[in-house]
Amino acid sequence: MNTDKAWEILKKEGFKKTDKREQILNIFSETTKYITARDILDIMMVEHPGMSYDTIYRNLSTFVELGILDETELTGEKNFRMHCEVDHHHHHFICMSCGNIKEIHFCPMEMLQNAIPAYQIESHKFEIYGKCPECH
Amino acid sequence: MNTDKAWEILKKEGFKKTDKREQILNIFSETTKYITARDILDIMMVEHPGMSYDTIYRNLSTFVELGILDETELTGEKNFRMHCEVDHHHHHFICMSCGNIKEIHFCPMEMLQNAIPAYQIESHKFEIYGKCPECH
DNA sequence: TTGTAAATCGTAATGATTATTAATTAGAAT
DNA sequence: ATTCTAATTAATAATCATTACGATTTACAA
Repeated sequence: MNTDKAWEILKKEGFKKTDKREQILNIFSETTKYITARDILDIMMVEHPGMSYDTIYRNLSTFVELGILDETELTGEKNFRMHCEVDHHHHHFICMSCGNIKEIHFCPMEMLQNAIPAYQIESHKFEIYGKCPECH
Repeated sequence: MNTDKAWEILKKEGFKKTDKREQILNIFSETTKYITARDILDIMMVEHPGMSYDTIYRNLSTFVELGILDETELTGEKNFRMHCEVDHHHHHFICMSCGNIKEIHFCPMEMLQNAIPAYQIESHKFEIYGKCPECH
């Protein structure tokens, strides 16, 4: 996976190309897992000991707003994952041991299109948690 | 809604009947919303100014473990809701304005029973977010 | 090359949650 | 009813993720 789509979005929205952003995006492009802000920090600290918390969190939230990253809450922490390369809506099985994910190409909202017309639906979450074949 | 079922569970598991637990359960029995630990604190502080954070959090987590409360993360905070009176599995539409919920009597897992046999499923989450008829 | 808004650094603040220890209390046993 | 004991609570303080802020640096357009 590469980061072209992400840069395309960033450029279009007027964000600058910086080392830190590049590294963060590279980390995401090299994994299929959901990872935490802390994970990013740990990895980046190796090359940039003077890394600022602010830089990580600010960029992660920018990326989420722009649809570059997916965000979810697992065990009390926010977890992120590359999303912008995705070209079709889907959900995830998330392994609680290793963090790996499996895409689930089924969306329950299809079944509920007209089930609650009086309610204004803004978003939804469908996630399955457990252990992947390698972990159990 | 009453709290009998909750006390039944607590007693069976050897937990004692205390004022604080009773008040917490009463608060939940009187609302259908998901509320935060902070909400509970604010309400209880009126009658018990010397209320301890610990008491709230410890009891909430006990209640969740025993299946008395439902827990979910909304806007970065844990939210809780009475669950033990529920006699059938279901999901929720949650109003992001007023916090009220609507039960959704449809579970996507039924469709996925045998979809990913190699994966050990431990739990799942399906929630719909938006605005209820009163709020939009 | 230079000007300027954007981004980052370094650090501190915040806010929710968890931990600690001493005092209190519910419920069982006497 | 009284005593005993383990569970529970109070009153902090600590922790952890996240956010905020002033000072400095940097990307990039003119």
